[in-house]
Amino acid sequence: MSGGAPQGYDPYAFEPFAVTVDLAVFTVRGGRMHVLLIRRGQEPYEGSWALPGGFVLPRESAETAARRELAEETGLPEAVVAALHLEQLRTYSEPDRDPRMRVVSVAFTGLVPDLPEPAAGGGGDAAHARWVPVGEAAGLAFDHAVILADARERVGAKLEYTCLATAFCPPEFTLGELQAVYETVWDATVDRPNFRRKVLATPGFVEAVPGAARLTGGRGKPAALYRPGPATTLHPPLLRPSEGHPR
Amino acid sequence: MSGGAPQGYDPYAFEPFAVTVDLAVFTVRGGRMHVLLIRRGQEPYEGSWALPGGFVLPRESAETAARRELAEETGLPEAVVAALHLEQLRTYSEPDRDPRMRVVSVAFTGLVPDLPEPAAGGGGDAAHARWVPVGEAAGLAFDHAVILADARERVGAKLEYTCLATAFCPPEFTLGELQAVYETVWDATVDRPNFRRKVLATPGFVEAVPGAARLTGGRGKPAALYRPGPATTLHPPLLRPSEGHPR
DNA sequence: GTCCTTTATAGTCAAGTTGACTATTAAAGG
DNA sequence: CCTTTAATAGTCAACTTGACTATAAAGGAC
Repeated sequence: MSGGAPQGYDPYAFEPFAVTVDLAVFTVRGGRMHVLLIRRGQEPYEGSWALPGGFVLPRESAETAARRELAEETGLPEAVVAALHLEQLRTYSEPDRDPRMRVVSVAFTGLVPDLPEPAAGGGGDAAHARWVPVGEAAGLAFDHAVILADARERVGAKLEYTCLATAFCPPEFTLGELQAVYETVWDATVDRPNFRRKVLATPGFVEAVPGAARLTGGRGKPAALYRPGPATTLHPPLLRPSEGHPR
Repeated sequence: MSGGAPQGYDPYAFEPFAVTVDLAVFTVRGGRMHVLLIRRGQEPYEGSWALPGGFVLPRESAETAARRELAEETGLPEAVVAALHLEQLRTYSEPDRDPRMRVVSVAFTGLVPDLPEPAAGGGGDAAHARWVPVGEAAGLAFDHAVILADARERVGAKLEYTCLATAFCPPEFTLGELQAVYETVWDATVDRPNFRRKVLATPGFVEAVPGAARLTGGRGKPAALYRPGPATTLHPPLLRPSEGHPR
């Protein structure tokens, strides 16, 4: 606890640690889940892929540092970084997770819609950033593979009982696109009519775009467009198939 | 990210922070939820109640520090501390949360069964520790009121979709006791027959103690005894009433 | 244009789950 | 013995879910 120094100890006799943030930012592209990675330009792990992140500055909270580092390191547009759905995952504090020194890292999970050309275009360090399919993210620096796995699991679980899936979609989307998010994140197939029924029956999950707005992604009947609704949680939840809950 | 220093910056030019842990340890006593607090013996907030916790030592992870601090500060028996269900809540990193210096705190949630006389008996600092009904925990030091509120909400939510409630019960318990845990944590009433049906229908949630073991808490028909089963998650979940999910 | 393919959307139906109840059983206390 | 208390058994309708079938509206190939 802050200030909760052991009684009788000098509360100022603390060990100084470096505090960093790491971000697992996901998007769904072409039916596959991607994570935003940067190529490390210095030791240790020079040349390896790593999650974006960096040191928390003296007057910043971890949340503030996370957004700043993301903007600096990946060149994502300001608007995207500001609107990004960001959430604390957990803190990684194993003593030897960084070979140089004692570093405690607060990890975050971020969700963005598929971007035209995400990690490009930005200036400076952006050139080192890339969207990588999660299945191909091997050999990550530090304990970032663990963080990535934890983040994936958390996102999958959150889709079950929150309305978070819309964070992967553009401002207006079809139910087919929303279903694709679920199927991609869960790596499972979902029955389409049942999915529609569930989503539309959950008040505030999505709301229809009023104008007879429709959009065709190519072939097939045009789909109605929806926007994220005011609801944030799903009651009752939308449980993923398999995963050991025999029904 | 550990090591993910902004490209081009000196990775060693980090700001040293103090890193602490804070623990919100709960138990259920007499139909009320209690949290373990300590009375601060020094400034700041001298004399105030606070969550137990303290600095993470150079070679410790936050989890290790949490258990050590709990044992040191509260005098809970070693066996209890070792068996305690402990889980990261989140990390609090607002720059001014500690008036003395920059302190980043990793908060944990702990669950223990009702103990004969919890915070007493231990040596040293244990005298400063006490179980306090959560409703009466006012004027906590630092941002501990926020941490406590977050922890309560998390525990309530976890009861819905995990088998965690048994962590509040002794090794063998009746379904009535288990139901009381739910009712106390949720501050809601639960229909008894429906609760039994749900718990018994969830494979691995609880298992009957084989010997015709029965126990009477006093009046009434003796209840069968159960032990925690191997399951950890509840599929489908056991949703709390109210809370805006009209059924 | 006329098929054929593709995707969206509308239903149906049985099985499973839940919420609200009503018994019945087995103890303790007077 | 009768009342109180709590555990356990069972009922029933409403709701939800999983598995399907059917229809509608577009584009593409000929």
